[in-house]
Amino acid sequence: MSTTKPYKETLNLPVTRFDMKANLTVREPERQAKWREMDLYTKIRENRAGKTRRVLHDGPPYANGDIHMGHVLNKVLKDMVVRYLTLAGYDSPYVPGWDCHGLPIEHKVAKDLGSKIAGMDASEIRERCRVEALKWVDIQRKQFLRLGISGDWFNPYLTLDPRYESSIMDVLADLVAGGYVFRQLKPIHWDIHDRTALAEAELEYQDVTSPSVFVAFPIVAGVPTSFGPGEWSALIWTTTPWTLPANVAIAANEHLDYAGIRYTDPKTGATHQVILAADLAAKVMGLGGVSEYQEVARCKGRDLAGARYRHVFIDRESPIVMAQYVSAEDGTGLVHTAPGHGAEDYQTGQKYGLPTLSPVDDAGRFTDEAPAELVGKGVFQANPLVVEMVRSRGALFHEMPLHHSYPHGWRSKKPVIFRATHQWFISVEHNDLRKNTLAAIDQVTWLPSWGRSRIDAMVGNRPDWCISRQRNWGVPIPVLFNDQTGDHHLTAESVRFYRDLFRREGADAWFKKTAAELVPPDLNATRFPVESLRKGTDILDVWFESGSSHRAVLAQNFDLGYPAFMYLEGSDQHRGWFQSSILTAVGTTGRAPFETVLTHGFIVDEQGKKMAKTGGNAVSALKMTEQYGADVLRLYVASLDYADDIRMSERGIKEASESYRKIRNTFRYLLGNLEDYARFDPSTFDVTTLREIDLWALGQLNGVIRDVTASYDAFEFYKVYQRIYQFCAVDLSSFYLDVLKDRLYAELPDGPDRRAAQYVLARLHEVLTILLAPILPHTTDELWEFVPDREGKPASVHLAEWPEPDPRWEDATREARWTAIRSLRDVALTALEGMRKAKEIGSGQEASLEIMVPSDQAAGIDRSRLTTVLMVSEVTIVEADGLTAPIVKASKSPHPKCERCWNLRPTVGQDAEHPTLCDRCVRVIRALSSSPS
RNA sequence: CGGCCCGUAGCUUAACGGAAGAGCCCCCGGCUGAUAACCGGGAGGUGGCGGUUCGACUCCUCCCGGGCCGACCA
Repeated sequence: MSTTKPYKETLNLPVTRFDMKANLTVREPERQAKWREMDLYTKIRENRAGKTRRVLHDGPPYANGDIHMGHVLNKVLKDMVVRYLTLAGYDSPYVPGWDCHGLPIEHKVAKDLGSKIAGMDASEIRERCRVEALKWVDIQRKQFLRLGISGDWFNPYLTLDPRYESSIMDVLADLVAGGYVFRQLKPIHWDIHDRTALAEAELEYQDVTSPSVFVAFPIVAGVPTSFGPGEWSALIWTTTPWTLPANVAIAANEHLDYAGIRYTDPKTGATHQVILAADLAAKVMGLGGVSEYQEVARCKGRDLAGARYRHVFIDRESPIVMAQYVSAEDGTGLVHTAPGHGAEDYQTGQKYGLPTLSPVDDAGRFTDEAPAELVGKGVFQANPLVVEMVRSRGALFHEMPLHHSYPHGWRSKKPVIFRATHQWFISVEHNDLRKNTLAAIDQVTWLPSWGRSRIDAMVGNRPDWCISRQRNWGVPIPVLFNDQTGDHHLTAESVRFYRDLFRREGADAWFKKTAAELVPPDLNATRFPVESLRKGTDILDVWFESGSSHRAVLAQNFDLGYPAFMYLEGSDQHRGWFQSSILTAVGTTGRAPFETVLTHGFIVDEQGKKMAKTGGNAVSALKMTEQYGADVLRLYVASLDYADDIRMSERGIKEASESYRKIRNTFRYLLGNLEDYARFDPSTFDVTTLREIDLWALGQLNGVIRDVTASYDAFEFYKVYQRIYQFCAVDLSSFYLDVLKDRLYAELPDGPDRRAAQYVLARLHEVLTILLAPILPHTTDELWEFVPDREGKPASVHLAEWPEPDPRWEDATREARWTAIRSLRDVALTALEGMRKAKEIGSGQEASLEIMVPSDQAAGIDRSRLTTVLMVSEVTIVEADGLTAPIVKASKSPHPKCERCWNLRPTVGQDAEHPTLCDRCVRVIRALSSSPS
């Protein structure tokens, strides 16, 4: 070997097969296929068998539609939790699930069928719903898999699975046994044209003109004494006169002012006295054409509490009650209350124990419970009749048409009504369910902590839970009726009978079999003769279904264990799944089904506005995955504090993509210098060859491990991201790795100096790869294949063990020393920048530094390696008194540049054989040429 | 309208009531042996008006903007 060969050939420049270009769109699916081939999920399970269980129980997404960013956020967060727990040594199986029943699917199927649905029975419709749901399960599964979510994807839980349906019955049976389930009248939206119940989502609002009437109900008792003698009436306003027969109360707001008005009827000249909201008196009198009136007295709403009035055309006395929703916006501030015909009226009725009257049949005609004049009449036809009845009793203050928006059926396009029907409920008061649930809530860890007050308030205020729905696509409430007597049969024993039946045949059995075929063992044949037996047609609220998953998935069928370590969903689930789950769990097991509940915010757009589901400002999850790759999306999710709302934009994803490249490049650089480091063997490595800066770097890595682990333990992934990213950018890329270049490139390839550096690089690589594995499962697994071999290295990073800080590198004194060196470096860099600006130097190696250090700090500075660490030609230290901080003077180096290592050194030119090299390079070249290779 | 929550540089985020810091982006420069890289430098901020305090991003009142859930539309 001689100078004929360029010196560059003797350098150890980075070489690696690890591509700088991520090409995630191609590589990720390949890797996912590989995971499936090697059955990685099962391997992980085997690997963690016997370890402490920590189950994150999946909240089932609705099996309908392509996934959107909300799904990405939720599933990626779950995956990061599960992957971390697994790497940290827990047995953390993840069984994904889907919510398969419910209105949206049934609605979609109904729309597709159009008029053909009329001739179909429930089983046929259900079969189509099943196909629709399973179609989306399959599609969404593919989309979740594409995101790299690890789990038992081909053995998921589905709420339409017979096993699941059976477990729902098991929960229902326990609640029936506990006495929580009862049947009661409740008003629901009813389409009188289609004779069917409608859900909120099936309503369309259209403008109609209704007769609005002011009616004076004579008060018989309880008028405040300040109002003086004489007859007083409570003046109400309604746009649905036909509901007046069901009036059982008048509601006032306790805080509002009410006035007693004495007025003269402009037509008859008679004098009347009415009570109404003080602020509305003038307006109402004006509407009624009244010019002569005076306010006689005034009181607060609460002063009217307990007063009683007589119904205008029915022989009935009813109370004036207080309701917070009553306002002085419209009407009279006194609200006609018919619990059978309005949602709020119903609530008020429940509060005051009022009867729920609803003398209307399923075609919207008055039944014989209504006044004789109305029986058989349709409710809308009855409006003028009712008005006439009021007028004839002299109680009609005023009538006028009102144009307003009114709900219509989505299919019939006809106005719908509120009609009371029998519904099933779970009582939150029975057996102190509410109190017990609040106590159970207290035992749960809520993250963020305000989750507790949120759900606390919701459970504290919620009414009884209406669990029945008048639909086909769901799990039946398996009740049998005697058609003749109206008696019903629903017992713990009968429900358990159906539980066993459904386990064998699925809930379809209820729809396919006749009532006679569904007789449970405890049915009294005398009270329920077969010939008058009828099946109930209601199904369970889907929230009851998903709320039973703690039984259907945790306690039964999947061997996961009860309760779950964690539930993790969006903050809307405090009302939804968290609540339905804890209510059913407390009602059946007395405790919460989860130890920790983690909630995340909602995806909003760049301006912080709600993200529309389709079009507009929505960022497409599928398109972004396609374009940037799953790991970039995952890094983006990881970088955000999900406790708040998440501003999502393509720009943000682009920035995540930049960060991803920085991380990838840092790893690529590590690997570029490890290509010839065949075996990473910490046990035999001679640690005394490590230099000070290496020990410092390893100490920093310890700190990273500690901080990152703590952040993962708190599920604060954005802190993981920030810590690792800044470590890569600040500590490694711009400092340690930069300083290391000279040693890695120019020293003997297998000499102790370079090997020591490589040891650190290998350690950095291995540790950072594992630390990032929960966030970047594809990239880290690819990186894992490039890790230098070591004893017992697992086949995948996802089978690795979580790293721990190495106590050998802990040294607070050293860390302090390097902190000082780095601030000195900052000063030096500023000085170098000055020279660069003045065009005196380009690279820092072209400069010499004279550093003036305060005498008392001089001892703390390791001057031996400053030239290397500051990457300059030479460094002179001058001790100076009276300084508070170091001062750096930079000048152009007088030394020649070494042709091989490009450093400017005084030793260049001293060797005759290699006149263009520094002493170090001469030494290395000699060693290389004397070696056998 | 009610319950819960959020608002720090263009972006993502720090700061026991004690000097508003970091990274990215951007701009300027360097290197050309991490090169669809790498290194250095610079600019840039507490949504608003008040209050408590020696001192407020931090605590309080109100306002503005936004989110989730609920109620309203008689």
